[in-house]
Amino acid sequence: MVGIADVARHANVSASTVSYVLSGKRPISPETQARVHASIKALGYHPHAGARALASKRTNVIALVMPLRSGVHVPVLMQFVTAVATQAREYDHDVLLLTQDEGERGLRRVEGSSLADAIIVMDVEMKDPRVPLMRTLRTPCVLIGVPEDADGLTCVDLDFAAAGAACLDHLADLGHRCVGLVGSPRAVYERGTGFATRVADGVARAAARRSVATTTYPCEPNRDGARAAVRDLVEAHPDLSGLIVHNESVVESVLHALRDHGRRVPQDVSVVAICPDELAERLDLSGVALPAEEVGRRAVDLVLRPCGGEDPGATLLTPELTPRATTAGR
Amino acid sequence: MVGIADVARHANVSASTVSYVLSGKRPISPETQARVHASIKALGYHPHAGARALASKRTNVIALVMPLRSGVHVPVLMQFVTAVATQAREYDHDVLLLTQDEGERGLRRVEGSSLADAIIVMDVEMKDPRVPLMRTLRTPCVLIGVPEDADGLTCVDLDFAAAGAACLDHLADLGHRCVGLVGSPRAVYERGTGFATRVADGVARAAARRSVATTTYPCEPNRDGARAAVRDLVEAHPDLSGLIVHNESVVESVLHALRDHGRRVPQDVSVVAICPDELAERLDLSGVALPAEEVGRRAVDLVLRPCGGEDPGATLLTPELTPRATTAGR
DNA sequence: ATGAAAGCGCTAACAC
DNA sequence: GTGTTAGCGCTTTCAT
Repeated sequence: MVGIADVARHANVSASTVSYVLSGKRPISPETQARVHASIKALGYHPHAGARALASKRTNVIALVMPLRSGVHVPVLMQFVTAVATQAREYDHDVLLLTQDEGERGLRRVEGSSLADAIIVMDVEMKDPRVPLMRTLRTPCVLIGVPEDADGLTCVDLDFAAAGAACLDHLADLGHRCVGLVGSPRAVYERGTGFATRVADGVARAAARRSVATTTYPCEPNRDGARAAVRDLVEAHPDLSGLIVHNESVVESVLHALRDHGRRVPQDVSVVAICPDELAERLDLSGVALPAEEVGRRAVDLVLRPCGGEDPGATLLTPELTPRATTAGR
Repeated sequence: MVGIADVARHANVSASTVSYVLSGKRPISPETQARVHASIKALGYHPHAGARALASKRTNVIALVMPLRSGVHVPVLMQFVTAVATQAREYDHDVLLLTQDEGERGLRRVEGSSLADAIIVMDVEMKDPRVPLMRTLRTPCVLIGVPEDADGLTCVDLDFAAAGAACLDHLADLGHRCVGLVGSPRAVYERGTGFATRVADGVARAAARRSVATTTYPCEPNRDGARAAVRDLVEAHPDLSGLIVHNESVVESVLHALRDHGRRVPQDVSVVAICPDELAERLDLSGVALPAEEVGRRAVDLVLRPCGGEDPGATLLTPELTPRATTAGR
């Protein structure tokens, strides 16, 4: 194995100089730098990660806690993961993947064994049992998702309330006065999953502001759920002309169900969705995308950036609504 | 920070004894063991991963190289990843996630910096540029997928040839004599992706054995591709009564296209697919599943198990065909 | 601008 | 069955 001493000898400098060339923590003459770099390349030197971690108390690793059986759409999850992994490399860090099933033990292990310099926890729920622990960790933490009490914690997520409001505003701008929200399964609301209730709140508040009538309809993630939702909403509200769908599993079925009820989209009913890009594009759907890449990148930035004592609190990304073929004025 | 010396003092033993209690590498009296374990718990001791790696030359980490823009269905990819992460914990290992875009540099980095004890590379193609490098690595490697020349490499995958054969045999058993294979996009064959050509070979060989006529039809991953495939196959082979679909993006469209051509499934045409479980179940499709969990678990076992000098070569998992609603006798 | 040397916290000989 | 001790390969004072 080629070590720092070998490089030092080869470049005719001391080991510390090699180290400083690598870390940039003190000025080194250009000539020396060049020689050291040449030797590093010539010998194919890579610093030993363990030794470095031991001496410097930094691992150059970010731990990422991934949900196992997620309520989140799997491709979106994957986008988070790859965005985090990719962005981590920009900071010369690697990603250690933990699974949610280790729960708080996993977090303790990371901190206790000095496995990582920072932790990113995905899919944090409103009353997440890991939140109290995260608050006490010395290791910097950022949460993807916003718990009920986010005090003292750094969080990133799409601003779901604003996303709901954006959808409603879009429909209101188009002249719709009676709008339905096809939401997540009832269990998701009861579990207190943040994004579901926040979207509903955002829609409700915007509706009040714009004097639009709204109904929220929890919807099971299958065709029958979608059919029931459309049937009940259409029957109960004959003047319903707008639909916000926040449930990626049923958007397609909702569109079919509307047609089955003789409602053309967008002539009779406009539909906006809050769902992954790919889905919206495939169905040519107006809607707000889940900016998974952006969230992942921001999470890494937040957790690694030497933020100057500032408590960044919750970073809520502004939703972007893209109008496509499923919305029209009336 | 609580270190091994603190535990030793607390338990009235030497540091090495604590170390040996943890590693089990030498016999320790039950009383001492108990005392040490008690102290560990009392002090909340976790060994420092870097220090351990430095002293022992083992990191307790597996590197997993994940494809970014994979030809593989994303949920399946995710199943691999979680299976690997979960199984790794069984061996008290963690998973370091690398992305394919680092290519060979990533592998060199893992080895050079002693980041991991073993490497698992997903989605290896027939002529994968990383294969030669992997062959020279000192770090144990296992590939998910089987390259053209797998000599000296440990691989795991579904036995795609056998999967193709199983599909054909199933149809032959049901009395079908003329069968079409709706395959991957032409580009996938040309790129030399292993599973695509292996399925085609497996089907062809089984067909020869069973005296069944077959045609392979490369198919673009969209509705039009599926329509073209069905149209051409049905027109060219009026007596076609079985279809093998190995292209998860089009299974659904193929079923629709068959109905559009007046062919009922399974009364007129039987359909078997090689695709992810969830899809097959959702469509109540007869077919062979991609055993992602099993493959991930096996990969970890292979790479971590102290295999006694034996070169395990390629581990090809036996396909399991589940008959469902889309196949019938004629 | 550079070197020398003292650890970082642990493991694994080598002792007994 | 247990203790002593010499590193593992690097970073970072402290010198100059």
